[in-house]
Amino acid sequence: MKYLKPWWSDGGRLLHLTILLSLAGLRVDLDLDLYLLIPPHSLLGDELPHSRGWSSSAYALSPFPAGGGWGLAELGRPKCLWADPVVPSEGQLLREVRALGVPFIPRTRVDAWLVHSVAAGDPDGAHGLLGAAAASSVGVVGAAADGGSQAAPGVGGDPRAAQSSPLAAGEVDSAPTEPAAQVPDTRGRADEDNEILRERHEAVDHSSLHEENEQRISTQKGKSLQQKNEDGENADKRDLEAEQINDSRNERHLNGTDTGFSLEDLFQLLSSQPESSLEVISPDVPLLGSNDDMNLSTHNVNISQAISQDVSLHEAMLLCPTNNTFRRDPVVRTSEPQEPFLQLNYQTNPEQILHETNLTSFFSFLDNQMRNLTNQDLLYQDLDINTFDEINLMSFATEEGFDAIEVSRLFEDSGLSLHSSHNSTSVTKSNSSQSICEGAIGYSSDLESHSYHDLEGAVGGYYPEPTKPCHTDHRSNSGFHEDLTFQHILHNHTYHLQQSALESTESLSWSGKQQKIWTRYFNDTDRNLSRDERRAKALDIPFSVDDIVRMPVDSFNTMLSRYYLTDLQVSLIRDIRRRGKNKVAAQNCRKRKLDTILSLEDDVFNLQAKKENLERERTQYNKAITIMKQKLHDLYHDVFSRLTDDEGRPVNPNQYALQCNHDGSVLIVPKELVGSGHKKEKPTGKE
DNA sequence: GGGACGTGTCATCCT
DNA sequence: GGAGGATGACACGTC
Repeated sequence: MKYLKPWWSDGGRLLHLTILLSLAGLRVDLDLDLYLLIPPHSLLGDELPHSRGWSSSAYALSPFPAGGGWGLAELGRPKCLWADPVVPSEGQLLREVRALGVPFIPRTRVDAWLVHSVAAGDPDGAHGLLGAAAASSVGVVGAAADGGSQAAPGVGGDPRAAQSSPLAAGEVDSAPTEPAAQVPDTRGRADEDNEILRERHEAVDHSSLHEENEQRISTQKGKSLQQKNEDGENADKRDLEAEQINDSRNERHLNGTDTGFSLEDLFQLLSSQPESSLEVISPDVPLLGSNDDMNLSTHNVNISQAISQDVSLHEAMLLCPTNNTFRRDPVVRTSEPQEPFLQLNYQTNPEQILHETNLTSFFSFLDNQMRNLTNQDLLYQDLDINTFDEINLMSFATEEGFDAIEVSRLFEDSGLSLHSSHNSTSVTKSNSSQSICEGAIGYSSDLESHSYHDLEGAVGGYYPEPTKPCHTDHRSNSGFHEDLTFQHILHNHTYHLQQSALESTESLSWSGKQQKIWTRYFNDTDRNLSRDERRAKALDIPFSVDDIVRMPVDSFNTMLSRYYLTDLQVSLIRDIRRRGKNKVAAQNCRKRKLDTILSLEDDVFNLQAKKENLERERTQYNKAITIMKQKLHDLYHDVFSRLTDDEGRPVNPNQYALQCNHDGSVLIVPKELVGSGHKKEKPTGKE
């Protein structure tokens, strides 16, 4: 016996994107490995695994009334049952659940379910997975129940499928209006669907169909902005194209080579969505924020029929970085991710949506939705604010007549190519609208993170698994690099290239004109953040940069060990710490250098002053010496004027000199003897 | 436009 | 051996 673990709690971004698509009337089925199989601690479920959000205080195992299987029941809301995969007949189970008025969650449609649950604004956010079932049936898919003529055939949203696809129109889509007891077996229907598709696959030459499809795609993309109101012929073409898309996708799906919904498919879907596909959102039904307790019986819609497109989980994951940070503390973990979505405030008039028919309008609509989010929403949800900025940019470009090429160049220069320049697929950019679409699809979540992911640790578009603890070498994980899916999106680069490229892209991205563009069109909040802060935000690092840098090394290591962090997160954290430390060191170094320079300048000043003093003293001494010499000269003449020789004649001072002996006696000697006497021996003088 | 200055970052050496 | 400090060098932004 196994428990099913929804992936959604870690896939907020994906969920959010799915919500957006759903808001626009697109049905996205994330029909891939959405679950982790968690072994139970006990058969009866008294100890449900709650490390991932399943709290034993909130859920318990409960046998289905008819026996044969177990479900996960939400405590306090016992009618919300979670299907056990070992139930032999899901259809039987479904009927039982329907009979009880219990919302049933088809296992393979959980994300769509989640989308509708969240979109319906289940006030019980933490239990939105199970609790919002009824509301979800109405919130987005409820157009059928409203009796809309367009939505009725294709509850999931695409009436083309209802018309052209026997799968969608004839079998699946008929269920929502059926009584609960007549709801068909979803799994069995899926098998039937696959069988039908396989037959169709065999009947159609898919190679030629693909070529034709691609041609139509390019053509369709070029005309997507003008095809608001097509005549019936064009509508038929779109129907055919949509069918071809479904065929091609189903072909890949059946061949096992398809991981889901490709970017091309999604783009084609977006560009070829007729008005009716967007009109499935009933203006009378609040999409978000509604607390109405929708009754499943009155809005009985099979969730599986809300699905008209499949999206590869991996591809979807590439759309945005995931929140991969898990605390080991389950209490903290369980209540984190849901709340922001419940704060999603739908304020846009649904009428606006109804008339949005092209990609430009679609993204404008998404933009409007995003603007309704609070910063707190954006902070906690995985879809980064910069993602919205990117959407905003394109919205501005289209709504305010801004040059889309200029905008595109801005992003390209900043390392944020709106088109999937790293994408190695054969998608060609036939016009700007495709660039917009690809940008919206293939973008990274952050201006910074794009280049960072692209150029730094996220080589190959590595978006680590949420459950993977990261205590291994964070630079040696190359498994993801070999994933074709990831190589499909991003390229590999070395770390040094990453840094340099990051520097260059940063410098390029905010120079001159681009800065003006940013300040004109964007909230400058993120711009005020440091690069590391933006990086940390992009990777949802649960610590502040200040903490990372200033924390003592022991606390730092303890922190890293206490949290489940991805390799990329650990790498970024260490880089942030290293750069932060080095930044402080550089500041200190410069401060010391400045202090040293100032100190040396003081020394120079002091030495100069001392030199001036010495020179002044020297001058004074020289003056004193001169005075002394003058006095000595005067004394000389005075003495000689009083001296006479033996004949009484005055002694000529030019011929004689006074010589002082060591004993104090003074002699008068001829000058010629003074010199030689000094040289040879001291002369004997007379007084 | 060019220079001075401040700042962040990296590489390298050293503790 | 790793963490971190110190520092030269470089790039870039700002004035």
